[in-house]
Amino acid sequence: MKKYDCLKLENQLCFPLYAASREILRMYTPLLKEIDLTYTQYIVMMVMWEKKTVTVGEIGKILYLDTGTLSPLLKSMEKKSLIKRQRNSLDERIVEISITEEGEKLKEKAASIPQKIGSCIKLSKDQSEFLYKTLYALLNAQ
Amino acid sequence: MKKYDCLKLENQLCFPLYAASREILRMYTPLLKEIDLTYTQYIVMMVMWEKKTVTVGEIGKILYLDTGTLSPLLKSMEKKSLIKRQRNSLDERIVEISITEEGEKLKEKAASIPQKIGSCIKLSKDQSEFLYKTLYALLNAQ
DNA sequence: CAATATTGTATTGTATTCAATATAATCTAA
DNA sequence: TTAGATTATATTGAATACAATACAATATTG
Repeated sequence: MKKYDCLKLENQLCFPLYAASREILRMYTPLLKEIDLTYTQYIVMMVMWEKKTVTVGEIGKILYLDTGTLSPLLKSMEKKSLIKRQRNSLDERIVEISITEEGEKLKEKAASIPQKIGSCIKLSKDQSEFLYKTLYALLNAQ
Repeated sequence: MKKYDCLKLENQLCFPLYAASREILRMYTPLLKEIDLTYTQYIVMMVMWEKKTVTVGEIGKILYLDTGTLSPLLKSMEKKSLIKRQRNSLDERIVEISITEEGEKLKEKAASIPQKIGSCIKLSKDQSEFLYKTLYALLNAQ
């Protein structure tokens, strides 16, 4: 291995991770546009569909997003009536996010998306499972 | 598997891909700041260190980036004297990007980065190799 | 209890990303 | 050869991301 080989694109692990992530986002965009969501809004909705009520900080931890991303995002989602924002009365620092009926209804429309994306991703079951595990190993190690 | 299980975050393959990619970017940021590069500029430099001269379109194909990203990026890199932009005289549509001496010199400073990043990523050699192959399988299938 | 530290969220600034559109140059086919 | 198609790059607009900073509320400590 020569001195600068480590700087070759083909020897990078991070680059295909970065590129694949963006390619997948590109796949989602037209599908999510049909239900007027962006990918970030979509994963926030996933959290909301499961949890019903959470704080901004909890969403951030679950999705690895900081408040600089979440604050304006949640405001725009409130404007679309998908969620409600409300200060916790016992601790005014905390903002509780809860799902609205309209937000709940969107779940029906979103239900077909995972399968559509799945059919675009040409990986075997083994590859997908290993990829899933390895990515979480990477995330959990941070 | 219940009707809406496919919409649970834990059943998504794309989410950990997206999150891991951003976590890795976050690792690079402080290291790259020392040599005044962003991650996108860094991978463009990797292309330049290898190819010396390429067209905008070729960079886009290699890095899976479109001209909306590359055009302003390359202009700012030219402003920093890392590259030169020049219209091809035989086909004026084409813009040739070539590396400058200053850009070449930056390679020396960047050489320590891959190892520093590598030491932050807690994956076994097997995991890394599989991850690499699977991500390229995903990318090449698109 | 008051000064200080910590916590939770918001704001600002910079830099992507990419879809959509525009534009100029080149190619191609009738 | 010339009108229309294609190609290569640029611009615009919308939506992230995140570092850095700010700020208000709460907790802690001497």
